[in-house]
Amino acid sequence: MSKPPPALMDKIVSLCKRRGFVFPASEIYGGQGSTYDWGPLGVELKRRVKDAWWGSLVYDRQDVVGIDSAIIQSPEVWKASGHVGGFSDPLIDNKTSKQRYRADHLVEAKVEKYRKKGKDQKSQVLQEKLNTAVGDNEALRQLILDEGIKCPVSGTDDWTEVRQFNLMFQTHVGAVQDSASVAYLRPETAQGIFINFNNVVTATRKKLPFGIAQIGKSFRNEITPGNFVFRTREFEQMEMEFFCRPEEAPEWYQYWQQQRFQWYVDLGVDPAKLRMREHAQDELAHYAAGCGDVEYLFPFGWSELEGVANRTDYDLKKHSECSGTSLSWFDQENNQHVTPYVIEPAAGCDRTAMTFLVDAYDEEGEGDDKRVVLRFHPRIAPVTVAIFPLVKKEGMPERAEEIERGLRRRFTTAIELNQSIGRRYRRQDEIGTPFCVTVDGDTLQDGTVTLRERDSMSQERVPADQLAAALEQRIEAWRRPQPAPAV
RNA sequence: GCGGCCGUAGCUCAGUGGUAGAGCUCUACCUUGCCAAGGUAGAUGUCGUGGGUUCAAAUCCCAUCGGCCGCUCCA
Repeated sequence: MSKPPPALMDKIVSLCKRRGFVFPASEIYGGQGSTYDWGPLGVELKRRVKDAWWGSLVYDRQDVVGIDSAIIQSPEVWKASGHVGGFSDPLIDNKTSKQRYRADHLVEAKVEKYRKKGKDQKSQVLQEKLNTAVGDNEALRQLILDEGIKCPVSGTDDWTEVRQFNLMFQTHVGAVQDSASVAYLRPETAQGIFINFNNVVTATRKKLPFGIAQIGKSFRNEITPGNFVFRTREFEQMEMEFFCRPEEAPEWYQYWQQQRFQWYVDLGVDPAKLRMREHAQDELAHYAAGCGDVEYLFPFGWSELEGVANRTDYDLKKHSECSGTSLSWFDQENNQHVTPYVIEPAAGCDRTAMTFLVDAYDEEGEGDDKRVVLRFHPRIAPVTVAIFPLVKKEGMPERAEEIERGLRRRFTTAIELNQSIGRRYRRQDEIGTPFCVTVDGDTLQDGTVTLRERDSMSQERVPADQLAAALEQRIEAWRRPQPAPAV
């Protein structure tokens, strides 16, 4: 009789809109698919994600510095990096099953099939054919037909043409839209770091190993965006390129995987829903010698939050070749130039914020008693402390405002004067505010207030003039509630 | 692009041809004394859009726009 309860993601999407975390973009014009605007609470959440990342990678250490490079660089940058030629997918559709495939993946699957059957020579020949066909749509399609590759779903070879789909957004720079003015929106922030390698070394006198961090927007014309803000065409990246001696790269690779995994755990994400997944050799991008993903178990399955890759010296060497400027580091001890290897932890800011939302979401009780609570880490919560007068009289509102003013320099605060105290507590629970302070009759007498904690709903009397210290102490001591929320 | 689902109030949705609704939310006032309290009054809609059928369309027909999910890919 009753409908199935809305799925977790639906509830979160609805809460996000209702309370101002995330709005569908261009809504009054009918919307823009898979595009979202971050609202007043969402922007605070994202800001805290970025602050936590920057704090951990830049402020908490002496071997990483930051930069903020341009979104629109010379098109030469993307030719050198391989994005103009390689950052595109050859797609082919099966007309019978209406399924779409990566044309090269179909051929690769065949190569693999030959190899598993022990037909190594056939496998090798086909691999070579594939290598020459890459970038040539006609040849790729012919290869599929020649090999008799059929659609796994329909079992037919009724294929469409192969079409190339470049994932970079193009734009035009300058007044005249001719081919000379073509430019690209960056598909990753990393290249802005590589091309500034010499500048940073000279300016900071950094010695290997050291890293350069950057947070900023990137753009990819994804064929399949979706899952709320998980995959969007415009997104914010948090990337760090860590430069080291080639022989030290494996060690740093392990180190950064461990560091980055722990970052999520330290910010309260359920360790049972986090894992590291090492890429198989055939999954690796053209520039990578190894890559491990931090994955989170979303309602729609395990998905990547962050990739930690060993990019080797690929990028610095390519830019050295293509620009004619040597991007290398002079090792004075051994009196030689070294092209460093690069370990890159690359995280998605929006999907990390979404992880915190999903992971923090909890419901307690049933029906009218139901409590929806976002159990954010206090350092992540958009509002740290809310201040209420117990009732709207006897000078309590004024006293509450006074206390709020005293706290707002050190914490993100909110003040609510209307509605019953219980309702105000629940509203703050729903946006994940970890602490609420209530001014009552006793406050006016003895100067103490009620400090209420979100997770346990427990209350304590605290002198109002010691609130800041009490809050700091509780933020520091915060631990993910046990047992872990089960939704 | 293909397939599935879907567009009615800020949110969640009901409404199968006869005056656009409910719950929550929101606003004002009263009440209030620590966990979604009660009362009174009130606000909110081009029923996605355009056309057609009809005395009459949110509802039937046609077209169109948009959204979500799935298919390739990744941060």
